[in-house]
Order: sequence, then structure tokens, then C-alpha cells
Amino acid sequence: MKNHLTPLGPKADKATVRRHNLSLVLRAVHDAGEATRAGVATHVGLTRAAVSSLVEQLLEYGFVTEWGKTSSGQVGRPGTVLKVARTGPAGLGVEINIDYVAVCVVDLAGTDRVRLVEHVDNRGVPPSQVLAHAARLAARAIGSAAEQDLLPAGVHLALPGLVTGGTVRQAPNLGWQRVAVEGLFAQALLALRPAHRALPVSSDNEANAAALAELWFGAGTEGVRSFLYLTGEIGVGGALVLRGELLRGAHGFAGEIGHMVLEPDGPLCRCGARGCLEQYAGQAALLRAAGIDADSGVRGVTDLGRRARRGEPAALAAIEQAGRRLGLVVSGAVNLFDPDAVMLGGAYRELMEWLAPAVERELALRVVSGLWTEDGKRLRAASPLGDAARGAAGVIVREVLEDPAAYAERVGE
Amino acid sequence: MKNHLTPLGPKADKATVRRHNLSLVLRAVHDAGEATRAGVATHVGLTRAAVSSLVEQLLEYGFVTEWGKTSSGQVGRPGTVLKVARTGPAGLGVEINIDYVAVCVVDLAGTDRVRLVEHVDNRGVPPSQVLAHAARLAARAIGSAAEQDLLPAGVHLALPGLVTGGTVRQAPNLGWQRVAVEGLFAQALLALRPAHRALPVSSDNEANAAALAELWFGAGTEGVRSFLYLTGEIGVGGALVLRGELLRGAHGFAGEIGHMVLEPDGPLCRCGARGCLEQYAGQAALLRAAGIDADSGVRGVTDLGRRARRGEPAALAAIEQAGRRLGLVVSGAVNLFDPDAVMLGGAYRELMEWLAPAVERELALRVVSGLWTEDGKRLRAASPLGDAARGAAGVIVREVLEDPAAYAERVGE
DNA sequence: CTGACTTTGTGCCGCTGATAAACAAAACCC
DNA sequence: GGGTTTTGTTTATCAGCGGCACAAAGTCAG
Repeated sequence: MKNHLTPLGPKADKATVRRHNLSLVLRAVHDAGEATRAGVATHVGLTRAAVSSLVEQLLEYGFVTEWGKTSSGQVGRPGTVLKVARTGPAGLGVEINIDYVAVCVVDLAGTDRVRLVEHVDNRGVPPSQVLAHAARLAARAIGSAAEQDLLPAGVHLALPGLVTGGTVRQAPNLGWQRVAVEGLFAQALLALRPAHRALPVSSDNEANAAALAELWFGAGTEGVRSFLYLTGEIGVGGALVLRGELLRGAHGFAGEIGHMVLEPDGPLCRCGARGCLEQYAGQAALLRAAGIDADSGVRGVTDLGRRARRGEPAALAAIEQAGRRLGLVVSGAVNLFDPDAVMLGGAYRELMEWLAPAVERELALRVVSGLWTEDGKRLRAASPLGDAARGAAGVIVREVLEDPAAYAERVGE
Repeated sequence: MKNHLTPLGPKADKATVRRHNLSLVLRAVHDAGEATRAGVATHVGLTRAAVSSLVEQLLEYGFVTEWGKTSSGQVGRPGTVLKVARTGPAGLGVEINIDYVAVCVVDLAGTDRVRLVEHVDNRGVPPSQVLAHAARLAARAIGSAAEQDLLPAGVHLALPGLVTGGTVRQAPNLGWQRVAVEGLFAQALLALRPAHRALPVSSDNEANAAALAELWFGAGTEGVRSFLYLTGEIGVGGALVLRGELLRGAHGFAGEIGHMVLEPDGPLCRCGARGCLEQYAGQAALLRAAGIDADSGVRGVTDLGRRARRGEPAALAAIEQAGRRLGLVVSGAVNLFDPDAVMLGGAYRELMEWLAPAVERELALRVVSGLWTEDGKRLRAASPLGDAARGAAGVIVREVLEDPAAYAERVGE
């Protein structure tokens, strides 16, 4: 066996155990909403004594708070109610998109406490300028968060492009190439808040962040932990979530579904190839097929929705066509991935009503062995646009929840 | 956050630490080939004392053996050489395929020690009969293993079809449906060895096992830990390995690449849809296009290879066509997954020489942003057919290496 | 050949984090 | 108000790793 069967990973010792269990009870309280020490103990399998000790530490660090006694009418001594703290550590998410910048602060419990959106056309604007703008917005959000006693543990950036290792390799819709976003953003933020400690900055694809938002905050999709997320924007973005984990690929570029082939000799795509999905089911193609100005963006899509609702044949046919094409490609992706569900976001969300039947038809036909229908996989509309910022904030929150000790060490002197 | 950010998982305690570190040093020795206690200590970060204690336990259980002193000419006291034991626990893999059954015993070090192959046409034969046959072969392999002081820790079955939860949902090429393979095999094996303890049986798709064989034992692919594996058989099988882990999907059906669409209105496929890849690049289609009897199987493929080598235009054109089609679909999969490499196995292996250029051309054209060429991703030929059994055996070996304590507890008394 | 030096492997002690069991506290029930 | 039940804490015990010292077994320099 030449290749390691599995990476060796770090050693384990007492400290490892403590960190692990600290995270375990914190997440148990988080998932339960509210809990008692005894409840957590039976749930996670630790002794009450151990949980007590762990909770004491979590209280000290400010990750959880006591909320009086449980007055449940149950026989026996009532327990003290524990909840995840609504102050202290938080996540800060920043979404930089083509025509807006959104910032979001999420607390440990997962509710968003600050949200700022600013509409700006970022196309063609120099990256440093856009990032400086985003940093200003972020600084404002940090200020609002501070007023609520929330302190972001880090910033996560979401950008529409191929991003890896802290830099945007290329973002065609922004016109960016090889931009070291993490560094530039950190620098801009530090310049705005010279007295403060630098926040750790991380970054990822916007579709990935949106998919995570769907996973963690999506309404009506509670049990779904494996899904394919599609977003109809200028292009067609995609992200894959498998068993609650984002599938990033070997280099972080997984999910590029927009350039799967439909017609080998079809229209030329800006990727250089021909007949990509984007050329048939992208926003521009969709609008053009319906006879609407292809550059009209969001307004164009709502217009298309209006026409479809009125029953205009051209609109319905255009959506139906795009839906069929989308279904062809998506069914392939489903065969390859075997997800529980497919979620359509972006422009598709608004057109779901007319798009879904066509997509669903192809799925039912092409997903092997009828697993699609049988296992109750479903086509769903994703949450409204702009939630990538929330997903990005969630990334930070998750990091804290998964290793509270690390955060405490970093912050506590 | 309605969904758990991450599954809670089990608690950690002293025992957890011990198990973890036990596996850690065992794998360290495994990966190094041979090592000393001190070397392992510095490598994994534990103290020499701790490693000593752990190694003592591993010696006691028989996972590692001492091999004299290290006579390296280095200054200082020579260390005692440790190697993974070549006796004791082993993995048993069983591949049940359309026209053969293969069995393989692999020891902890990863070398295969027993290999039995029997050619039989399993098409249309009742599952219980096929499984009984496989069990007989397995029993013989266990016997040969015992002569070499090897004791399989479990059996892993590899089958050509959709398999989940211990049962084959459907295996069109075998004509099976809803066959509880694990149960039947375990029963058959127990009947042959009534005095012995029952071996734990697990099962998976044949393409998955072959991909794992490629990952763990493949020649010339040492660093590649993320790849798409394609195997040209009757159908077109596929499997995805990402960062050294098999991607199973939400229900274990991931990798079905054979039914991705090429022509929405193309020829009818046995899956019920039209224009699937299988209809263009499957073995039968390939042979038919070259004017060879489509049912001639492996002989047909070698015949095709011979004709291609002679430069027969029909053969070359057929392969070229199939290659282009394969490339179209594979480039989509690469965009979706972002693997390091694509490996072609099965019938494709023999035709690699003529197939590769066509596939490569599409990949270079269609994989977004030229990552394909830039990052040195590559198209490679996979290992010879029949290694799925070896991969399956590897699954068992990995289980042991990842938790030696569990195995020792199970066996010890 | 001999003493200095280096490296290995193994005791021994201390620390820490979880378990187990006992106990006090605070409800309920009759 | 006594019995019961459940909670949370206290105390003693146990196991595993880190740190340190030390014997063992080699190389190197003179």
C-alpha cells in the first residue's frame, strides 16, 4: 500500500479529550435549544459530573448561559436551564457579488443579529476598491455587533468565482483575476480599525456559502443533509453538500455545473467551449429565449415571472425549454452524486413554479433505477438571494462550536 | 440553525485516546515500512515513553513485529526495527463479476498473499448459487491464508450493481434484484466452516472497490488522492475518490456516470432513458461501431485493439468517436468534482493509446479555466482488471489499521 | 583502547480528565 | 411530613500521556 490508507492526523491526549467534549456539550446545548446538565449527560453519554465540569468551563468562557430552573412539573429536582449565549463570539460573513455587497453577523445560536446590504455595481471596479468598500461595511457591522455585545471570531468572504488559497483565481463576472482577496480585505479592515486585533479572514465561492446557508438556515429542509445546490445567475453556479459537508474537490473548484455540455457543437460559451448549460439555462439565455432584454438582470427575471403568470406562451416555452435542459444536466449530476435533494436558487427560485415540472420530468426519467421518486428526493426552491453572507457567517460560527477551546485561548489574553 | 452544524458523534475519554494513538503508531509504522520507536515518536508527536507503551501493546496483539536492530552507521544507540506483522490479521476481498469470481487475501502491510480467480458465467444463475460458489472460493482462500498464519478479520464483497445496506438493489448485468448478498454469503460461508467464528461481511459496488484498489495499490499514482475512476465494461461504471475517501453519496449510489446524457433523443438505453453515455462509449457500442460482434466481450476488445494497432480506419474511428463522447461527459464530471486525475479501467485500459488523445482533447477544451492542463491533472490507465477484489480486501485491512483495539477485543478470547 | 558524545528505550512521578459512588438539594406524591 | 425522584456537586479512583532521569548501545576523536 503505497498511499497512506488514511492521513495520520494529530496525536490524542488529555487536552484533545477535553476539547472534544467541550465542543460536544456545547453543540448538544446548541442543537437542543435549551438543556440541563443531566439532560446533556444522558444525551452525549458522559457522566453528570463530567458534564458539570465542562459546563462550568463553558460558562466561564461565556459560550453558554444559565436561564433559571426548569419548571416542568416533572417529579424530581428541577434542573438549571442552559442555553447557548447570545452574546460573545459570533460569525461575520461578507458576500461580494456583482451588484451588491452584503454583510451578516450571526450569533452562536444561529440567529442573524446584524445585516447590511448595499447595492453597487462592482463590475469593472478595481478589486482593492471593492474590497475596501466591503471592509467599510464589515466595520460598520462589527460596530453594530459590539453594541449587542457580540464579538466576531473571524470573517468569511463569499465571492462569485473560483477561489482557492485565499485568492480569487478568476471571477469572470467581476472581471477579476488572481486577486488575493483575503490579504486585501484584512488589510483594508485593519486600516479602518487600527486599535483592534486583526480578525482571521477566510474565503470561498459564493455558491458554496449559499449552499451552506441553505443547509444550516434553510426553511423546510431540516432533514436534508445531502443536496445539489444550483443558482441561476449570470452563469449557473453550483455547490454540493454531502452528509452535511461541503464538497470542495481536490483544489476547491468543485461544483462548476454551468459548463457541463448539452450540445457539443452548440453556441460558443465564454469558457471557450461550446454548448455549455449556461448557454441554455443561464439567466441571459433564459431571458433572450423569452424575448426579454438579456441584460436586464433581476428585473428581467421578475418580468419573466410576471409573463409566465399571465400565461404568455413565449415565456412558458422559454422556461420549459430551459427546465428541460437543466433537468438533463441535473439528472446526470444526481446520478454522479446521489444527493437527497436538488435545490434551485437565484433566478430559478422565482420561476420555480413553471420550471420545476420540466426539471422533474427529466429527473424521473433519467435518474437510474427510479431512486429519485422512490427515496423521496425532491426538487426544492432555495432560500431568497443574498443568503451567502449568512452561510459565510455560519462557517465562522461552526468553527467556534467545533473547537470552543481554541477560540477561548485565542481571545482570552 | 435548525440542522446540526455537524453530527454530535461519540464522547471522548481515556480509552478513546488510547485507541486513537494505538492506530496512529500502527499506521505510522505501516506508512514508513519500517521504523523505530523513537522515529515514530518524533513523527507523530508523542513521547518515546508513550510510543513504547503503545508499541508494547501492538506487539502483544501481534500487529507489529521486531526485526533486530537498525545498523545504519548513525551515531547513537541503534533502535529496534519495527515492521507491520505479516501474519495475523488480514483482509479478505471477494469480487463477484459477470464472468468470473475473484478472491484475494491482503495482509496488514498491504501485499496480497492469496489470490484465486475462477471464470464462470454468472449471468442468469440464481444469486444463492453464485454466492455459494463465491463462498467456496473464499473458504479455500481462508484455508490458504491460515497456512501462512493469516486470519481474515472480515470479508468485503464487491458486486457489479447498486448495492446498499448489504443488499444488491439491482445488478442488471447479473440479472439480480433485491438480493441480500451479505446475509446469503455469510450463511453460505458458515455452512462451509461450521466450527469457526462467523466473519463480519460487508459489501459495495465493484467500481468503488476497483477505485480503492487503484488508490491503495495502483502503480504510478502514488500522490493522487482525488480522482474519477471509469471502467468500461458492459456498461460504464464509475467511482469517485476525494482526498483518499470514497464518495458514496447519500445512499451509496454515487458514481453512476454511465447514464449521463449525450443526446436527449438518442438511442434507448436499458435504464429507460435515451442517449446515455453507455449507448455510445459502452463496450457493446464501441465494438458495434467498429464492426465487431458486440457480445464478444473481452475477446472483442482485444480484437479491437489489434485492429487499431494495425491502423484499420473503422477501428480507429470507432475509438475516436467513443473517446470524444467519453471526453464530453468526463469533462462535465471533472468540472463538477475537481479531481486530480481521471483513471480509465476495464476495456478502456487496453484501448488507452487511441482513446486518450480524444478524451484529452475534450478535457483540455471544456474543463473550466484550464485547470486541467495547468494543475497537471492527468488521464491515466488504471490497473488491470480484477483488482476490485484487492480493493475490497483493502477495505477490511483499513478497518483494522484504523482501530486495531477493536479488532483485538473482538478476536482476543 | 578509552572517554566523550549521541541516541534509544524504559522506568518513575505528576498531572489531568473521566468514572463511580455517595450525598445534599429541590422538587413531586401521598 | 415522610418517601421518592431527579439534579448537581463532591470525593476517591483509575488510566494515559508528558517530563525527567537513567541505563544501554552504539559512534567519534584522540
